[in-house]
Amino acid sequence: MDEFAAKGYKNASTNNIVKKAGVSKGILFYYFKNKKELFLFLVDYALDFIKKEHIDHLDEEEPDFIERYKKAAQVKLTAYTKNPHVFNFLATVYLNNEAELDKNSRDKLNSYYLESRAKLYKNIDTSLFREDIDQKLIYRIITWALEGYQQELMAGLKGKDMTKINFDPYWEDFYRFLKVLKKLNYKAEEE
Amino acid sequence: MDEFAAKGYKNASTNNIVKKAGVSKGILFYYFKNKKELFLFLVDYALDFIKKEHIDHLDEEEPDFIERYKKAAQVKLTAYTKNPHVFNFLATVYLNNEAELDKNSRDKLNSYYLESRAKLYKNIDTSLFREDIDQKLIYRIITWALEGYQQELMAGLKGKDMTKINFDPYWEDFYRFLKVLKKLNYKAEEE
Amino acid sequence: MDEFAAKGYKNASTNNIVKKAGVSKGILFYYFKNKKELFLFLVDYALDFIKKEHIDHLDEEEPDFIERYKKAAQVKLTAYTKNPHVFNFLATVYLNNEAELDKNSRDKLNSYYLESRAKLYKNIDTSLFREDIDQKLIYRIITWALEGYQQELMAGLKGKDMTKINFDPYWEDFYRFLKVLKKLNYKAEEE
Amino acid sequence: MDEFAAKGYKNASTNNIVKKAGVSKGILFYYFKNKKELFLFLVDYALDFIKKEHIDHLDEEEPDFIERYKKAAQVKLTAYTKNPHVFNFLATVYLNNEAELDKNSRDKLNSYYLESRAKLYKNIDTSLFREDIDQKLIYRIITWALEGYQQELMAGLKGKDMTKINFDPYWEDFYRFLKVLKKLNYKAEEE
DNA sequence: TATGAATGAGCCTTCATTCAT
DNA sequence: TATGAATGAAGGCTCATTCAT
Repeated sequence: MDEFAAKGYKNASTNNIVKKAGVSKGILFYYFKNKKELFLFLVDYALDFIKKEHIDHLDEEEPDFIERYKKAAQVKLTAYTKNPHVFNFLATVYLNNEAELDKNSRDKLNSYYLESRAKLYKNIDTSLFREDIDQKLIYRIITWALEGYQQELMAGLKGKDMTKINFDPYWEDFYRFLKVLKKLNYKAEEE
Repeated sequence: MDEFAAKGYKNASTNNIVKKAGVSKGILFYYFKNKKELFLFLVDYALDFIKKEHIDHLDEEEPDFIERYKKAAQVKLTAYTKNPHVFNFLATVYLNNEAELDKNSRDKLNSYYLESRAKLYKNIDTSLFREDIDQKLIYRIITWALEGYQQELMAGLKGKDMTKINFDPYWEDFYRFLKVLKKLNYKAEEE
Repeated sequence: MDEFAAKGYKNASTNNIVKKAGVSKGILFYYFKNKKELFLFLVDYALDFIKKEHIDHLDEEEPDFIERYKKAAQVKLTAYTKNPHVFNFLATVYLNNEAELDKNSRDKLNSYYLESRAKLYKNIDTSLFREDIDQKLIYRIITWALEGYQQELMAGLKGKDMTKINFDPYWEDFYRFLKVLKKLNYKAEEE
Repeated sequence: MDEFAAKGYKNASTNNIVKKAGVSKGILFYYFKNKKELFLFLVDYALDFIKKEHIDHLDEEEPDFIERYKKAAQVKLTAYTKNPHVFNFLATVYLNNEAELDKNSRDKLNSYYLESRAKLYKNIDTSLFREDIDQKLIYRIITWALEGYQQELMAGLKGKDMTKINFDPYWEDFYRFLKVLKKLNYKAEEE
């Protein structure tokens, strides 16, 4: 996953992969018919991991959108520390829109994406949102803010060993940020 | 730029490049020592284009942040229609985080990025922002919203011929969006 | 033998061999140091089979050349139906002139070839041949005709299951052919 | 052709081919898309050579079968000394029944084979053959004898430099052989 | 004896780069 | 300046052979 994430499908070198994995060239092609099959296996594996470790833990009951997102972020961090490669890998696969993805993987990727979206957006109590602005737009603005925050955070953490970080101050800052988001987008009584 | 944008540095084929350019293989390596030098030249060229056609036209006088961003968007579209390849090219270079970028290009890329940021953020009249929220955070939230909006728009336009589009309805929607941003993040009197 | 006969030495795959044989890869190389040794063993085995089942049954007493050949053909068919692979295998080994044959196998192959020739040609009553033609040449012409006939027959039978064929009509045609050969090459009184 | 003739399509090594040809690996694949295309080109080239240098020179007018064959043999030797590889190459391609032959080559191979057969067998004056034996069989026996003779000759010449041989004694022996064939298979008056 | 996972040399092919013209 | 044929290192993959169990 490391190699594919770093260089994309085509430029990933099986030579490097076996070197990093500490195995021989032969055994790679003993288990996987070719480079593509290895790649698709990894995509499948990564999707399964994310389903089990992330999507299945999302709380669909929470009616408050921002609260729900908060819990989702906590779940995600747990999964991330378990296997950070998986997220990096899938993100680059998705962003590069790798042409090698077959229908199967593409469908699975889409269905998981839709499922996680549904779990984040379904049955939200929109009566919490302020009423002077189109509600669809409020969703988008909150989401953009959350994603922007997330990206900025990730960029700052890049290259650090995630297993050795004390996340407490990060969480505190995040919670403060969520309060601001509520102040901006929720009804005043919410305060 | 087309070839590099479409396939990234390594997968770009010099064969395709000379074919598209209608020149011989020999002449490519007569003018450019190697593929990397060609790539770096193009990055340099693209950055110069963006400087001249975009950054230099940004209005630093406008004190209202959102108004300034609005003008910047108009300037950007003008540059984009002049040479869309440049933007595509630089965007993929930046997103793929191409390893071939040398210190020079990276510095120039950064300095232009900083310059355009400065022109967007310097001397903003922050007294327009609502006062119950940290001003730095307001900046970020507005920026994230603007970028999220932009990305969504780009994704929707992907594959279309930009020269044949009537942008008027897009602008109208954008202006409505900017008004909402103001309502959320500016002082109430602003309305 | 099947695999070697079908694809020649080099293209024969040890993977296929163990699969067809229903044994593991390890055990093949436990009993045979390498592919070549297996091949040479099979050549040796096949030669022994042909010695015991064919050459040793040739009738050296029959003085009439064509009659002797006729009996030899009957003996050959018997051996062939016992193990057709052996003949296919040796034939392709011989025709492909496999470079892997070592001196041993080559000598054995030659000595068996010479032995069977001797048993076919020794102590023939050449007084039966017509006298207006060189006797050595008569031998050769008869042999070429017999071999040509044989090859044509084999080509026609290719792909058919030899165990399910009724050979009677084939034998009848063959006997008619032998009579013609005699008419052409033997003294007139022979008729 | 040398390499393909010696080892068959699959075992022929492009490494050896470029080594023997004294060119680089790259240039082989610059002119031929892949190994198969090189092979098919050679087949095509060889067939064209044989058409121009052999088939087109066959004399269809000669009514006497053996005389016609005699002339054909002379034509063949001329072509053979011009380029012996071609015959070796095509012979192994045909005998190994190379699976890589595409429909085109296979059709061409067949049509040339049929054409040369036609030129040898059409409009033969069969009234020259003896009448006490089936005429179809006479054809076959004569052909088998001619082919047997040819093979024996080739086997004896193997490895020798064909360009330095004085063929006169070989031709004399061949002509004697043809006379014998006539004595055996033609009407007595023929003498 | 028997297994099958593991190895690495060698295969065909691609492609940035060089060079004779 | 300009061409495109020629080069060779590196890529993905195969397969006889080895080795731990």
